[in-house]
Amino acid sequence: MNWEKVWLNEVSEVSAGQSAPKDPCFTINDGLPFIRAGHLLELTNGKDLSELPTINEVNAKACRLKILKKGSVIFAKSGMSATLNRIYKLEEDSFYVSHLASVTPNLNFLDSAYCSYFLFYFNPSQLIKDSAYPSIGLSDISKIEIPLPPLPIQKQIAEILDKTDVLRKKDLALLKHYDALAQSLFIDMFGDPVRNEKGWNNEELKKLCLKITDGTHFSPPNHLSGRPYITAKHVRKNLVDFYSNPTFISEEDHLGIYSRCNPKKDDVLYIKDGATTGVAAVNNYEFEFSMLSSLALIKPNLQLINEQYLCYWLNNEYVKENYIRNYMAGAAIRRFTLAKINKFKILAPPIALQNQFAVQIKNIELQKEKVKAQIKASENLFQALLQKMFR
DNA sequence: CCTCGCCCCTGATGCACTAT
DNA sequence: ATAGTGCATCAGGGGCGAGG
Repeated sequence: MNWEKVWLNEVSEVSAGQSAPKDPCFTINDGLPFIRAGHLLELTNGKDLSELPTINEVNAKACRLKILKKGSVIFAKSGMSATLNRIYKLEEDSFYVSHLASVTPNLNFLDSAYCSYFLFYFNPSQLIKDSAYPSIGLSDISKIEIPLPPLPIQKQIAEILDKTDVLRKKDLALLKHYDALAQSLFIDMFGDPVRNEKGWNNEELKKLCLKITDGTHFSPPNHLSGRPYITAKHVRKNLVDFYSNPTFISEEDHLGIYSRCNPKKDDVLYIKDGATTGVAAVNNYEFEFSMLSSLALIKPNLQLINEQYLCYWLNNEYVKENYIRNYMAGAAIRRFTLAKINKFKILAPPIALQNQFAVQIKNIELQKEKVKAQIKASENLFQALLQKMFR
């Protein structure tokens, strides 16, 4: 279908946010949401606008913040990869700041859902100027050519795309639900880890493990291929994710490192250095790899402790608050030492019960994999539809 | 007054040195 | 040789001021 194309600024108001002072006097549940570029990622990942900080009109005026009407579409105007090509349609009036561009459709000509889907298809980040400071000019945004079918047809197109998008959003919510389920399963089976009302044995981690050590302290040079090299950035809560940002070292370096620190499948990796300290994940990879010293390697004694149980224990917020935080060195620098990890106190329920927990966790993981596959499928469908509608 | 371009800061990461 | 620690580096979001 070849609809007439118009410039975006003929059917909408194109604008950008003001810069905001450092501390724009936020208020809780009073006033309108306040959106920064950094929030885009969260919003497009399913976070609700109502979960954002708010600011009331008086403070907003003092900060000279711009207000944006419901139905406007926002995206990042400068910055790098993460927030670019994140298109978000506002469901209520909000304040927003610099580094965000906004498109407020004139509803007599342009449907706002249609507009937001078109911008997603168009991908404004292609307008980035080739410079050391990637940014998009308002004039370039204004001159984006948007196909303009009659309003009823715009609405129809948006509705079709909505339907696939709703599926994707539901699946995203389902993923979150499974994570919550796993957490509550832990509490259900083992009780409150702090009160320990079931009276489990309280043991030092050292006594429950075969080996506790860390990765290499002599950072080897990176290579384009070779042996996988896993560092803190690969470890997320309950997940080791090597492939999203793979790094490699030479076979020779690997052998030197591996002779001391030999991670195997089902060992627990634990971040012990830096801002993300205190995140644990079970190693799911069959392949052999080397680690950096920002990670601890914990090999559980399977007669005494199950690796999934250990991982959920280490990641549990109450546990962190009440047990692990006591072991942290100074408040400023987040870091555990091996000596302290060895001395962590950990409740050790009967191993049979722990194993039962692990089986349930694996079932939940299996469900999550299915949902992830569904998400992938609906994303593909969504992309295909986008191409079909706008090409 | 609004935009654009230019740094500036902060948090994340991990290198490299020191201590045992 | 292994473990502990300080801090360099880097990415990228955010603030600011010159210029239109």
